[in-house]
Amino acid sequence: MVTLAEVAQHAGVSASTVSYVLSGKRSISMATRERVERSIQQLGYHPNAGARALASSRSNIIALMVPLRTDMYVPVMMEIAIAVATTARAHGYDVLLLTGEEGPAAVRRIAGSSLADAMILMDVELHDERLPLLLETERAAVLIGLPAETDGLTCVDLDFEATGALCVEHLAGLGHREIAVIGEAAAVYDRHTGFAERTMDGVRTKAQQTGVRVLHRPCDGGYAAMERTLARIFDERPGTTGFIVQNESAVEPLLNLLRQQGRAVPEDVSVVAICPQQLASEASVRLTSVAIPAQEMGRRAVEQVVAKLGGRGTDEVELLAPELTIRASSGPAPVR
Amino acid sequence: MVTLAEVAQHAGVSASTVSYVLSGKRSISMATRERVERSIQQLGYHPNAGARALASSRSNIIALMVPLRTDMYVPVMMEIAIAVATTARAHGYDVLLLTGEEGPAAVRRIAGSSLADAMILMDVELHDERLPLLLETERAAVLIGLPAETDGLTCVDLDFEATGALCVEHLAGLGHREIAVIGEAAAVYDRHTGFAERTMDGVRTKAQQTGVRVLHRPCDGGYAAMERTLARIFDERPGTTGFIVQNESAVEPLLNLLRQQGRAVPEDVSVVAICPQQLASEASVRLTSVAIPAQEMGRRAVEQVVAKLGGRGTDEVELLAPELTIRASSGPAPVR
DNA sequence: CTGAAAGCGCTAACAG
DNA sequence: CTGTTAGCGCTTTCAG
Repeated sequence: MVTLAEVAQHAGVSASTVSYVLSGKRSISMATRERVERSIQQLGYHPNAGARALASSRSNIIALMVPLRTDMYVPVMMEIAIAVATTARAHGYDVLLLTGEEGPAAVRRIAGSSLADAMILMDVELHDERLPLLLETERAAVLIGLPAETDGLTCVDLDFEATGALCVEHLAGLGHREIAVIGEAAAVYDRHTGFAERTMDGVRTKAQQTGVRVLHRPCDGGYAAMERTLARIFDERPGTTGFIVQNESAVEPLLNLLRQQGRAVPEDVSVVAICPQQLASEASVRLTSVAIPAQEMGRRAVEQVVAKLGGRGTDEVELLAPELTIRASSGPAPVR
Repeated sequence: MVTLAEVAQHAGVSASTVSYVLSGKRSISMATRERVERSIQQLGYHPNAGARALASSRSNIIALMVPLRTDMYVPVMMEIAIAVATTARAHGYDVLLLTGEEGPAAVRRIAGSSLADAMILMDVELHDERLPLLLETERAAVLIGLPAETDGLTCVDLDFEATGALCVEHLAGLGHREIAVIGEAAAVYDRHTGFAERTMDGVRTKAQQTGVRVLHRPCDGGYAAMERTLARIFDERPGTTGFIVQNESAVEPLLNLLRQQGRAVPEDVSVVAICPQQLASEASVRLTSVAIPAQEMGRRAVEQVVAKLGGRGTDEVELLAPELTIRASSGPAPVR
């Protein structure tokens, strides 16, 4: 292990000079800087993370709490996590991966031990147990998702309310008058995850404005569940011509079943999905969709966190505007 | 920030005593132990991670390098990552999330800075650039995946060779004489990711033994790619009755296209998948499959790493035995 | 069974 | 522009 002292000696300067060359926190003459840098290279020096953290009380680590559950669409989580990790690196931070398993205790542990300078929480529930602790700790934090009460919190999320409205608007504009929303698994609603409910708020409001009738059905993944759900929908509302799907693992089952039942997409029924762009364009019917901007969310969360750590804090809710891309799954409502 | 010194004072003992209460590295009288523990509770003390790392030269952090690419099946990666994180916590370690982005440099950085005590590498290529560095650093490390040269390395992986053989054996046993393997995207093979090639080794060997003809075609995800691939296969080998699919995003397209072409599964063609259990059981046809034991792989990797850190090192290759589960997608070859 | 004290490697005043 | 020095909070000998 090469130490800073050894570098200093090798370069014929004091330890502090080496430190300042590294941090750039005071001006160094061209000559010594170069000498020091050469020594660093030659000796293969890397500053010791623990020592640095102790002395500066900054670990340059951001903790990321990902949900443990598997009933959410995993690729989105992963995409966010990767975006967080790469963006963090670009700002000189490493990312500590925490699973929801430890629950609120993790917040205490990380904050208490100064292991991380800041935290990013994913999969935030409306009344999340971790939030009170987070507010106590005084550590920089950003939520990906939106809880019921956002006072003193910084949040980043897709504007799901606008998303729901946008989907209804699109279908209504095409003349659809009866719409069914196929939602996440019931457990997601029970847990009061914000985004699912917010989407429905937007859907209902816009439906009222446009005079569209809406039916909302949670749905588990897989074919069996989808089959039951679909049967119920057409039972209760035979005139349904528009679908909004907010459940990645229901997309393909839905399309398959509609096909089996002889309902052509988009001639007989239109489908609008709320899902990652890739899924929408690779489905068996290229789906009109509102994309979930996973990368953007991860990136913005880190940028917010970094801003806070730099003192340029903003306790704000940042909602990303939804964008609807029209593909092959939506068209004019059939004339009856 | 409560410090150990404050706890010591509060409990009326020396700092070292508190430290030893925490580490259990020497015997403490019942009385003082309780007093100290009470003080820790009351003051809400958490040991400072940086100080601890500095003094003990152990960070209690395991670095996990996940691939940046998105052409691999993401849920498996995520499942491994989560298993790693939870298993690590159970052993008192936290997990640092590194993306492939930094490449080999990350190995140097982490090892050099003593940020992590050990590393787990995922998505190892046959001739991985990170391996030479890893061998130099003398840090504990475990690979998830199998490179060409495993000397001095500890690896955990599914036995893909046995997996390939097992799939062929199953189909051959059902009387299939012409088999097609639908593989990962061509890029995966170009990169010489070990598992894909090893699967084919097993497939070819067993095919030879059982007198089965094999055709291997890489395939990108999505319907368009699958359609081309399938057309080519039936062009070249019209008698193909068995499929082995090792590409999660090709599974559903394959099933759909076979259906469209009027080929019944499993009456006309049998399909065996190599994929996560969940995907197999939720597909539009319940798939006979060899499961990818993601959790088990993550768990074993951590256990190996922890063993190494504890001095009970084992430079070994641990291959998990494949298990084939028969579901509804495979059956006797049709009589011609 | 418990204390005292010497660092671990680095940062950041404080001096010049 | 550079050096000296006092810690950061903890672990771990060395004494007792």
